[in-house]
Amino acid sequence: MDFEYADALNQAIRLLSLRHRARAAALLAPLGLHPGQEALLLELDRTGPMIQAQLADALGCEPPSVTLMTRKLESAGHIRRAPAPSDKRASVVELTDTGRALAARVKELWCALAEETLRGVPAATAAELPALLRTLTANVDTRPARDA
Amino acid sequence: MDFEYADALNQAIRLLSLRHRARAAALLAPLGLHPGQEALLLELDRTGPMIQAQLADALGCEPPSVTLMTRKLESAGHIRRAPAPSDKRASVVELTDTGRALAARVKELWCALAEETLRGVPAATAAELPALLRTLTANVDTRPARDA
DNA sequence: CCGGATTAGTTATGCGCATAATAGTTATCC
DNA sequence: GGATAACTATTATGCGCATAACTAATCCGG
Repeated sequence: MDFEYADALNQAIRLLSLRHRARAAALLAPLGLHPGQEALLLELDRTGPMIQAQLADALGCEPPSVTLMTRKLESAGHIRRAPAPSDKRASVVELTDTGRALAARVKELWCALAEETLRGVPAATAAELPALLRTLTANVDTRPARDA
Repeated sequence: MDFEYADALNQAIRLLSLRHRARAAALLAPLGLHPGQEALLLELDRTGPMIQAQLADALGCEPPSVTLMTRKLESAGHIRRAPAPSDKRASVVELTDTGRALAARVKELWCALAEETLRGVPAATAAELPALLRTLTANVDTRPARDA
């Protein structure tokens, strides 16, 4: 494959990551959130209480990252952690009331961010974009696939 | 805008970032490089010696990040830093011979990564992908635009 | 039932990114 | 030309991510 094209693609992915994250950071800052934390809140809002290991899987990051993020979100009062009744190793994480309220606000920002991101992109292209990106992601994903 | 779609898009971008970077990390590790550093080497290989401020602009990151990355790459012997003759504030960064050799190997990996990323994607879609991603990036870019 | 393998979570450490604050240099404008 | 503004680079700090090493609990085969 042509290096010019390969570099254009890889660099485009890298820069999109940086800028999209930076924009998300700017939008989330007024809520006192850092990018990455919103994903945790949204996942809890979507799925309900869950184990940290499930969270790590859903967020696509490793357990140590979840440990630190949950600790900070707990300190901020947005989530609550309780020992799992049936497994003394695990701890179930769930949203607090303020966490749920925060998730609602994140949802609005998320819609605004998506609109902003897609400015000038044809509707047909936009409609296929999430699936296309997921294809690319699956192509470079070395994790054990999860079925859901 | 529909939250379902917005979340699908934002999450797809976030996950592509994570996985693409992780895959890049796995490919670069044998070379002793961490993801992000390859961009610096490739930029120097493409453009030649340049000032750190120019590097920060080209890489799309902030000067403090460049300071740390150049320090590590210099310790590894891949780049060289020298005071700029005409400006006592600036320091010019350039590739060493081993750095140039490393950049050549990164180019090969970069081609392989792009091929891997595009597996199963129609050629027509792939051809338009970099431009599409750059459009999305520009849409969320809050930096002062650079002309090049 | 017991001992090895798996699993959940944490700690320690390191990297790339960010922002804020600072020192030294250069440019600009009275 | 001298004060002021703008720029280059650095340090300090913090966050999200990673891997490696460790503890504690659960599971499972003999």
